[in-house]
Amino acid sequence: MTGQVRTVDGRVAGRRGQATRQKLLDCLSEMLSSSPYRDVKVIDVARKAGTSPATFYQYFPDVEGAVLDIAEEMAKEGAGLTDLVAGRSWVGKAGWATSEELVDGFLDFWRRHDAILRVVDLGAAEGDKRFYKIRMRILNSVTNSLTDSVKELQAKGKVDKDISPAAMAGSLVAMLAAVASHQKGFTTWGVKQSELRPNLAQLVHLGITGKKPTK
Amino acid sequence: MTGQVRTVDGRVAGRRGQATRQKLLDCLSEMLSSSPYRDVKVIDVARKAGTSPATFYQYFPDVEGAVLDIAEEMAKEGAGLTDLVAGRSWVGKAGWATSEELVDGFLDFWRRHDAILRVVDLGAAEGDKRFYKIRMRILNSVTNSLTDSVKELQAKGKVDKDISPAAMAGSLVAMLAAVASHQKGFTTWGVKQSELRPNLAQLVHLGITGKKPTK
DNA sequence: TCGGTAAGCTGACGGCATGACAGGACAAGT
DNA sequence: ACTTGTCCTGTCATGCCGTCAGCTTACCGA
Repeated sequence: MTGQVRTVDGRVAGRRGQATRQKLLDCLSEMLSSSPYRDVKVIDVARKAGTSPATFYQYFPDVEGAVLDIAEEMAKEGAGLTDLVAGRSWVGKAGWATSEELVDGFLDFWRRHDAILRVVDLGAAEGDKRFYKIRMRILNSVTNSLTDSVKELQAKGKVDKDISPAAMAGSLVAMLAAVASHQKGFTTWGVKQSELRPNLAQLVHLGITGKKPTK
Repeated sequence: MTGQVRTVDGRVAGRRGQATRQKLLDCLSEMLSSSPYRDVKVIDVARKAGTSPATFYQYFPDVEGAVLDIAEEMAKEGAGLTDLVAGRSWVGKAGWATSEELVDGFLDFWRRHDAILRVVDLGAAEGDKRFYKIRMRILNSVTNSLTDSVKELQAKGKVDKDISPAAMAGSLVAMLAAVASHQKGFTTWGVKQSELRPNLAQLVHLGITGKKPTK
């Protein structure tokens, strides 16, 4: 489906080339976790990967370009987040379980891709369409499923008609993403991880079903 | 209370100095709105302000330092957000009004300070304590008020005991902040501003009181 | 009016990152 | 060993960073 990996000047990358390319991406990922995005320099990434800046520019137009590649990779994994919602029940105890698992899965995914998601978020907020699309692809995998859930409940008359499924789902997902990216902030503020999760689940359940969960 | 404005090398800034300093801040603000944070260069800010890079370094240690000053200024205004919650009722129609006004006020504040808040958010997410404190100061003005509201309702037995007021308030505020910073995203995704607001208000009301609002 | 003093600004400079290129090193097949 | 195409790096021009010495400007007391 996706064409082979190519260098900036159009050559196809062979086995060795792909290895160094990947190494550069790995080192970049690591740098993003340890230093501010604004201060990540090509030369540092190259040094860390045991190669030269010129090599970096053979595979990526610039730092941003490389970040996009990492993000793209992550987005593929993110597609699996749909499973946290699709085909699940929102009724009774099962509904509460769905809520909890959604929150857990989401927080976990965000924690694992912490650094790169920060940059994607920034790029999207700054209006960069490439970052925005990636962010959307990840969030949509959940948002769409949630939107469907709300519509379904509405059809059954279990949820008020004046709720906009898309807006509700979008808001909840945005909340999850926001809380996830400031998890450390919550803890240093005195809110424990263990009380955060059930509260988020409660909010999700309230938002989707309009009712308090039965635990 | 706060000492006079000082240059990096310790001189006190006079009338003229403060003017150029402010001009630099204004230009920086403008640049942040129009170009990616990563690409904002001292030389561009200086050029835009009709002065030289050296002048910039007289007033700020670096771009980040200047951004912090802008953020500090904004945080002062943000303190006023408390009024959106403090002393308001969460009962009946008044409760719904409180929800709506909170959402409106929040979204408006965020829209006005769009660019700078993006950077503050990034800095905070990256673990920079200075940015984190500023972000906290703004959000806390609302979060604390909301936390109190929840506690009060709990005391009256109107809200379940197993809710953590702080976690709930924090999550809701995080949601508001997240939705606010991706407002454009929602609209391009097909969710209208007009349906977003009431849905957010609904979620806030649900989260705080545990009940659907009476409109 | 006239220095004197401190504030305010800038030209210039070494240092470093960027991004492009050409040429050398290397692996694989003949 | 030779050829071929991939892969890496030394080098270079360019431009931004961050600092300093030194010049200009404003203010103030005598």
